[in-house]
Amino acid sequence: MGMQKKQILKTKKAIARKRSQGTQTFQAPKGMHDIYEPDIALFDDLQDVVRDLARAYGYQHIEIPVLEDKDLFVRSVGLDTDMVEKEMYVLKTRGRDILALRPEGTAGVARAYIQNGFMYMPQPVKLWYWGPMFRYENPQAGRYRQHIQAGFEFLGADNPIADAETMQLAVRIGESFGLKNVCVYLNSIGCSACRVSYRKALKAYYRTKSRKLCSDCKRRLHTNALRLLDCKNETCMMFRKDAPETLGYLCKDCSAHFKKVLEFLDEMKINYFLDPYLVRGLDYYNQTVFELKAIPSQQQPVDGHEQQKEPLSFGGGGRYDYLMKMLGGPDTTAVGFALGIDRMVEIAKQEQVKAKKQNPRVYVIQMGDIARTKALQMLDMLRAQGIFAGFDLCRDSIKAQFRSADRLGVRYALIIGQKEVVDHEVLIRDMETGIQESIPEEKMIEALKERLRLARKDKINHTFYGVPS
RNA sequence: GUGGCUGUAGCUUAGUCUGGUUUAAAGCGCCAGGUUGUGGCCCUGGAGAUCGGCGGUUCAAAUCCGCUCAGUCACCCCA
Repeated sequence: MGMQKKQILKTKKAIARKRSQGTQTFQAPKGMHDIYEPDIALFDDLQDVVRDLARAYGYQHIEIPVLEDKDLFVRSVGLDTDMVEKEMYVLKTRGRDILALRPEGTAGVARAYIQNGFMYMPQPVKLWYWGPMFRYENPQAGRYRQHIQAGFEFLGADNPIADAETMQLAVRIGESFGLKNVCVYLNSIGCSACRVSYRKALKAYYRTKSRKLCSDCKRRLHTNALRLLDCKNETCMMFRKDAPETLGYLCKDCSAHFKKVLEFLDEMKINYFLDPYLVRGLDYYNQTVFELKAIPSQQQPVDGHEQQKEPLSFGGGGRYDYLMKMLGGPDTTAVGFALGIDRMVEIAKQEQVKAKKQNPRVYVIQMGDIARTKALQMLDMLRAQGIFAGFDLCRDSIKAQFRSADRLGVRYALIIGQKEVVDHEVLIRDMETGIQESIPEEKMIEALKERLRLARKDKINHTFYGVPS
């Protein structure tokens, strides 16, 4: 009977499944991923650039916890920002602390500044960090639940040149990494006083249009008026053209500060664009706010008035003179920014930026057990001499070892077998010409260094004075 | 959180509409052999896939249906 057969079949299936239960497979959580070769090479390069330039600009490295008190972010970033309202990973510990995975780095650095008494150090204090940030949101191009940010905080400086210096650093990092057409989009949102009058004007303007606004914007008009400027709805964007600009509502001090910033930027020949509608999402910002973009090759940069498929910004920041006080610390002015490392790598890939690959220049090939032991010693010697050598001591087949050497593109292979061990010699093979030479063991380093020097000179000549084809 | 599209070896894909000659195919990559002390080219062979997962329909499911997970794009927002 069919039913019986079916039952048997199903039982069999169930058994087979049960057997394989032990080998359950896992995948990385949504929006989180592994980074490995070849991409990791670009991350490493960028980290080198960040570390070097941070030092050159006088920043000190700081490592801060990935978890912080949830309220630290609520107080600093703002209760009704999306970042804390719906994108935070919050967890309770056994001791009923409520912690959050950091969605950004500035709050933690500010906390560290206060907790560790950095205000008693010579001011200003410049700190940089690098590490993962977490936001519970839907993944999309250039946005992940776990992503790496590098941040720079310039604490205890109110001079407008600090703003300019900060932007210069940001641009230089982008350029040094290999990004093309790096530019700064900036604006000033003023101090708390300016913002009150601006918001009033903005609300007044939009209230006259409120019937034609999209439903989201109708709500924003009451909840977060500044966000009206970000709407992508067509009619809303039309209204934006004539909307009041923040710059028109700056008080005397803020206006003077911003003017100075622009002057410094001009002086430093920083490529910048004023974006009158740039208002950043985090509550702690005041006065100068900016974002960093790399304009794709043929596309021309435009200011905030014109609509165009804007590239994602790979960094953003600004002044946050109120934050320290908001967190219970001393009144401390500050500027800073964060870089979206994953986004920068993404752009670099699109722009065909090549990682600085570090391949070995020689390869040690061994055959037989005695030679294997000898090779282990030789490799130790080569490393002590700073010669980067490839090898695979686990392999018996010389053919396979030569293949690996070839794949790595090494110029020289050091070959050692039974005969060489006995005669205290090594074979040096030029992988390009195929010429092999027997060298006494004690002369190996010297012979190798000489060859590598010549090979390098060869290469340099080729690149700089090579015959044009 | 909402909606569109996608999911087949490590990678890129064919097969899915029209269920059964599919014991799921190819290229790249990987491993081994051809050359037992020598790489690239060539030739031969091998390993590698619970056809994202679970359930349903059917005599029969990679193929049809439901749910789910993940990826991707858009909204929201941001680095």
